[in-house]
Amino acid sequence: MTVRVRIAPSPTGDPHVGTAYIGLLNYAFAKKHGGKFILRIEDTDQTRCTPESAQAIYDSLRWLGLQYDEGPDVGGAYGPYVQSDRVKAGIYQRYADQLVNQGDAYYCFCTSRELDSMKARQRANNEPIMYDRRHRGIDMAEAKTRAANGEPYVIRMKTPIEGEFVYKDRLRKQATAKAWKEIDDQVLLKSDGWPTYHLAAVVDDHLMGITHVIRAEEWLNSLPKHIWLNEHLGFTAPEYVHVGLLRNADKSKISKRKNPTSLKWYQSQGYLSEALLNFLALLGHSHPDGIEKFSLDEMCRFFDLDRVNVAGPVFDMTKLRHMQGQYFRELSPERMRAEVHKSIDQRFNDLLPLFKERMAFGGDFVWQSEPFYADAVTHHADDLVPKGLEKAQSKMLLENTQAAIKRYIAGDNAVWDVPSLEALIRKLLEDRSAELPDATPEQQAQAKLWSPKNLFMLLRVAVTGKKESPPLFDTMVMIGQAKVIERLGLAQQKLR
RNA sequence: GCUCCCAUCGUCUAGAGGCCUAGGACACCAGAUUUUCAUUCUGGCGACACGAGUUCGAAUCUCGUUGGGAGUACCA
Repeated sequence: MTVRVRIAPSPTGDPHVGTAYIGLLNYAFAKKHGGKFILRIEDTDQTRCTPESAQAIYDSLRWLGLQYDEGPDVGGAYGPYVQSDRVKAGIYQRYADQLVNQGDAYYCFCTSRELDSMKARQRANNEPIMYDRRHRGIDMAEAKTRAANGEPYVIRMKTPIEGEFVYKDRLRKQATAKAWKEIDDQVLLKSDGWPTYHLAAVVDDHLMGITHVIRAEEWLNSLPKHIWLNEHLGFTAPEYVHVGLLRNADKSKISKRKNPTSLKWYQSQGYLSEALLNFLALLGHSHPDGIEKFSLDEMCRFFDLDRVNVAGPVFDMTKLRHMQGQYFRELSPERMRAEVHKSIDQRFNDLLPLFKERMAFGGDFVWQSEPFYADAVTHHADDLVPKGLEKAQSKMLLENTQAAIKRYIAGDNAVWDVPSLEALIRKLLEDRSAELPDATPEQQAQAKLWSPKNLFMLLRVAVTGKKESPPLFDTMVMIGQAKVIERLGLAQQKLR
């Protein structure tokens, strides 16, 4: 039997580091056994999937060197490899109908409102939250008539009500056992006629000759449904293997709030794909001789699925960084040169538009952009005190602004771009300069300090060390939040 | 709430009943090299979650407790 494994990401958002992780495991397993590694795009959620995102997956996998033998943009004998194309071919509908005709699935006419109130009631009673199977016994002829009359419906699987589901995962000591009655009558075909993940994945894995499904443990709970589907569709089920989920430092499932998860991000930051891959390879798996640095090819030779850990490893950026350094310093002079060049170019391209209007010579860029490259800036105390202000007043303005920026960054969904920053600063000005009806003369005087004229110049000098610069907010964005905060602090020290 | 999964240094891991006073890597600390920094080298700190049981012997097997995670969608 030829090993055939797949990864089946959904093209929503940026390509995910978890996809790379599971991809690596599958790739290594396939290569180790002389099998095939396949990419399938699961875009059955019409509301969330985009073609750009699918393209980004192809690009990222190629960047990593996880080249698939079969897939949407490389073809293969089991295509199409994009589920939306397979929907159009009527593949899933056919199998859903088969189950209905066998009496293993049924039409359900519940509205989302109905389902919501069902859930609310169950939650209130501390009952398991699941579909109450109210349409399970629906008369087939009646159901078909209603459907034919245009009433929206879904197709649900008729899971057993008695007995137990038992499955032994090769990575787990004990078999998984679960009472069938706790397993939901899962929707297989949505009211838009498209399949859910469960139907689509099982059907495609069968049709594509997949022998082993190596996936993250978030799928473990739906395993009974998948095995059941295989059985009732008359398929020989692939072997399912569930590996641990990548985690944040707090052990929760890795998320972009707490970790960079976008493969595009790693690429743009200059991470070497070899380093990222090697780092990923060390999570949940290890070289039998304890070697920690190895190439993808080497990994494919020693990889052993039975040695994979099931506990979810914490994704530790610090160790990745170390690995990156190891690989980077070993780069050939040509490649190192190229990598450095890439970084310089990137920064340069971002910066150039800001200076476009204020240059007469190419050389102007060199001195004007200096604060954007420098680690720190030197402030002249005189420049930090706008005309008509006292030193202490300058300092107060800086302190308040720095605090406001810090608060903003600490909040959720803080975006560091020009509109947000401008909104933040303008709001600050507005709030502070607002005339209070019962303000004392001192308070009113304080409020007057908060003018754009005063604050903008002050910030410009604090952030760049110079009195002239590109537009303030563009400047702050490009210099970056960490340095902006640091320089605001340095300026305050200068005013002591 | 309900169901399932998991449990060795802060983190990634080695460890399949005696080779374990638990090994390696990252991080951290100290020292050496380096004009400085980085690199490199040396040393140090540091864990079998807890409690029973099985056994001559348990990190390794069993049970319980605790802790953590995931799932609970007409998302994947």
